Amino acid sequence: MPAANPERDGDYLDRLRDYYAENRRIPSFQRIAALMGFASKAAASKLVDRLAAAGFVERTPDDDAWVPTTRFFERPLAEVAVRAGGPDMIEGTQGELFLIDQYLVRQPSRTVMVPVKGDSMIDAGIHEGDLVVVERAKAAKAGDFVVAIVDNEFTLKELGLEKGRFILKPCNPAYPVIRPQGELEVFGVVTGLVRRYRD
Amino acid sequence: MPAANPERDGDYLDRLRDYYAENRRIPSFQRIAALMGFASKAAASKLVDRLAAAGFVERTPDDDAWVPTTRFFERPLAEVAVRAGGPDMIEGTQGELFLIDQYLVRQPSRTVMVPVKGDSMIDAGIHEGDLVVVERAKAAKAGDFVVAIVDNEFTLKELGLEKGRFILKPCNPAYPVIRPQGELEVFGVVTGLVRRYRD
DNA sequence: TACGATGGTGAACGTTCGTTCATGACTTGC
DNA sequence: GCAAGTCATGAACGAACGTTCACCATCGTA
Repeated sequence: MPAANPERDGDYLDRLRDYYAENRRIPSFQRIAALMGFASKAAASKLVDRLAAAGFVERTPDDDAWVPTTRFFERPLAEVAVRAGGPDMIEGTQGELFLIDQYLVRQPSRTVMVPVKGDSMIDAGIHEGDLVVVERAKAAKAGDFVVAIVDNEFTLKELGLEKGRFILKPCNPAYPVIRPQGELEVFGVVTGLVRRYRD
Repeated sequence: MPAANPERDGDYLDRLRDYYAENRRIPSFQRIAALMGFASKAAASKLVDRLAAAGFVERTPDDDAWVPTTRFFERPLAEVAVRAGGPDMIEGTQGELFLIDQYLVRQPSRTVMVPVKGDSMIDAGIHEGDLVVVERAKAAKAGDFVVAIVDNEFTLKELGLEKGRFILKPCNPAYPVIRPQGELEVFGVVTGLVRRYRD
């Protein structure tokens, strides 16, 4: 009965976002229908198909359910005039607490956060006090930043290859290259970095 | 055939976390059973009940499904020096747990993630492609890294003070200091940084 | 005015879901 | 060695789910 409006899906999306903020979950078609005022589940199904085509939701890898994409969480920037070509930004929603974590961590069970000591990686933009995201038991290749175990201590270095042997290269000319005799024990590969600026 | 182990649920939880990292969803009991090697859904149901009692998952407000709690996303923080015996000691026993998002974001409603363009802050260890955590509407003082609006574009610079006026200092000698005429429009203050290393 | 595209209806269908309960294997303490 | 508690099994059941299809209303364009 209402006048057809091509922008109506935007309103539906907003309501779905609100629901997600509360329940952290895309609900069933039945509940979507109730949310939007549809009388049939089929309408909800079609709506979700449209939202999927627009890139707001997607199927899980196992094709079990709908989950939101990153675009689902994007918010328009009202107060600031951003012209075309301007920087896109990702704004955290109210209760959205898990975005950064998901951005950085692929395999939680193998992931450890390791605080950085010293300035031996300063040229790679890794400072003292930073936390590096380390994925253990991951195949390391030359060029990766790795956490190695040298003299029973963690060492963060760049993995290099020299005459067929692995070496540990600091990213600071003030430090020497480490050429381990015997087997090099790699604890894990650095897959991310987190830094907090103090107040 | 397996010996009963009171800590087995920890292993189950790890597998569930890995699944969630991939699918962003707590799966059905059926799939949990497949994941864990259970032969019956009832076992999965009981496992989830145990995890809920331990505070790792909870029901949605609508009581429709299981969703992870914040504790579900806690990551181990490695101890600094690891002694002989190996890095296995890090897991579980020592090392505190913490949340990356909580570590970086204080006020979600005012916090924005902004991708970094260019290399004008390279000497501060801020690289192109990094994401900076920006807290809007925060009082900026000299020495802070700020996102300012210059010519309708976002610019990431260090806030400086020169003759009682605010200036924007790049952290790269190849770039000039910006001395804005009139009011300097500060979008927000950089409170954190996130970097992901590609595979 | 006619037509195709879009968006919602309503009923039917088979599948998957969570729950329940009786049963059994195993561990731990008395 | 026995009881209590824990953890998984396996089958059964009804409820909720997603899908499909024919149908109708509305809108924009030809």
